[in-house]
Amino acid sequence: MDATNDLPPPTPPTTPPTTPDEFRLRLAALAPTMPRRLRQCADYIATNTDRIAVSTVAELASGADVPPSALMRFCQILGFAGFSDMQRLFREAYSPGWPDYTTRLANLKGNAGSPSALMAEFIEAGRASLESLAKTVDESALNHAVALLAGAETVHIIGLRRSFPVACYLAYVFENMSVPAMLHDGVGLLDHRFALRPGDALIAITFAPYSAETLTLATDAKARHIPVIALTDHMTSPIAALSDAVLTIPEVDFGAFRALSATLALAMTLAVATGTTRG
Amino acid sequence: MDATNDLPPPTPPTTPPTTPDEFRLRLAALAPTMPRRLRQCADYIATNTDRIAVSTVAELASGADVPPSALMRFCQILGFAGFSDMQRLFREAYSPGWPDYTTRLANLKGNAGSPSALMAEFIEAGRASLESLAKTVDESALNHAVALLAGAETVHIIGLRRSFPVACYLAYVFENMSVPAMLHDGVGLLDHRFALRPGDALIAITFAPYSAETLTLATDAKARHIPVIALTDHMTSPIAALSDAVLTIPEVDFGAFRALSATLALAMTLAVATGTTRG
DNA sequence: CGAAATATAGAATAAAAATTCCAAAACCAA
DNA sequence: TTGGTTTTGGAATTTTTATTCTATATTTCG
Repeated sequence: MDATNDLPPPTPPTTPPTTPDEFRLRLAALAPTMPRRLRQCADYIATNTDRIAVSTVAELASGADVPPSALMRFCQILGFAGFSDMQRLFREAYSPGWPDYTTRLANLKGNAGSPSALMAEFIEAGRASLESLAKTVDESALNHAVALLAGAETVHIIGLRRSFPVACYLAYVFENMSVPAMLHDGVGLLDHRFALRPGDALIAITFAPYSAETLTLATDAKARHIPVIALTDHMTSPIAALSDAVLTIPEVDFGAFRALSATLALAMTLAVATGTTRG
Repeated sequence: MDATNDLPPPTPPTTPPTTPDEFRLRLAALAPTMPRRLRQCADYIATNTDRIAVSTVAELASGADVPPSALMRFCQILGFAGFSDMQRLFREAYSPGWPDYTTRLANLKGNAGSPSALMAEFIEAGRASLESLAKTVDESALNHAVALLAGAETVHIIGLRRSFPVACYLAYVFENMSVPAMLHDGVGLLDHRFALRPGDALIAITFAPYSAETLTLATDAKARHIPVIALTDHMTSPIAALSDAVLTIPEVDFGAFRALSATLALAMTLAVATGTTRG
């Protein structure tokens, strides 16, 4: 109760690490000076850093064979307010870019109105979509899709409304790589379903709200055992059930409009990879 | 309280999925039959499956824009006892695979020659293009272009070959914003030059090698004092001399193919800014 | 060895999260 | 429209989880 007890409590005056890397550094620096139980925590956490995001205090503590309160002290010594604070770091770091985009967009909204501000938002949305594509692409579906296309005689392409630009570009690239391709464009409300022949393949591009014509053509193809490759938004899209390879694209909406950057990048990959494989 | 109420409650008699793959399959199978709110959950979860392990009910629900109770019902319909039960599946399977975009991209490039390596290149090219657009855009030209378009009666759009997708998307966006627009698509080799009336404006999109039809229409427009907005690659492009506003786009090529991300971002900016200005 | 300082365990408490339940709304078939 | 059914939102409740506190144990060092 004397004067010295009025000083700030003996918690280390450090600020918490802000990245997993910083965390590891600090852990390495602090561990050697820790008393037994905390040392145990440090050792266990060092080899199981990746489970912090998905575990409770009790689980980690029992893994390290210490009581939960020891683990709490451990977190505080590292500079965090508590366990939850430490966990947040790893949960957020797990999928960076996701909360990022929303924040950045909110900042941009500030100087709304001017065309350049608008453009900044579209650029940001496009960039986020591309990043997200890199993170989430299903490599085996992609490989399978390319294999199907490479083996096809003629590649048919359908994509209407907002997907039409993508369909066009696919047709253009196939054309330039001398891959026989046919774009089903709906001109004159003619349909060309009978152009689909055994040995061909169909690329169907559709996003919610899914266009009936695209689904119809895909259904038709499926019934006739012609492989269908789908470019769509979710695994739950109605086209997914009709397709032999489903490629989902995490395109970021901005307002009512989709950036298309990720969709085009994936479409070009399909086309160029197919062209190359065919030689 | 009569006998019929003694039957098992209406929860689906399914057993829960035991692997993430099973989960995805069941989700795809069940989603199409779900009512609106549950469908929303399904879509959100389908594109954010990887966040289940590290999120709370409240976080996911707000991401999907549904109340937490809807998400609970969703879990139960999938066969889980509740959210925690579903989360357990993903926590056990959790491994922080490729946490960040850069690492993941490097990894995709790793197996050279594969479709994923190719995709990584396209993503990189797209990102670079967008960044470069943000840095080099000519704000005053952009504002001028928007002003011209906002003042026009009908907006005409021409862009052929590789620029055709951009032209299409512009037409689509204008359409959706109720801006009278006409796409000159060259179908049937018909040209519609006489559709250009005084008071209209023309957006011409062309990159080297510049397509003759686009230049012809622009020349025509200029002769008749109809404002021309050009989207092109350099200030030295032949279209520049014919135009009232020139927007150059620093699109990064990868191999023979252009990413289009930057072009589309700029095109959307034009369209949405115009639509907004017109109100 | 013994006093002071430090560390520890676990019970007690607070906070946060999941889950249930039901009245109101929306939908649908007649 | 009306009556019956399904779906929904959100407040109330329960359960789980994090966090604090303190008596006790351990270490440190003069």
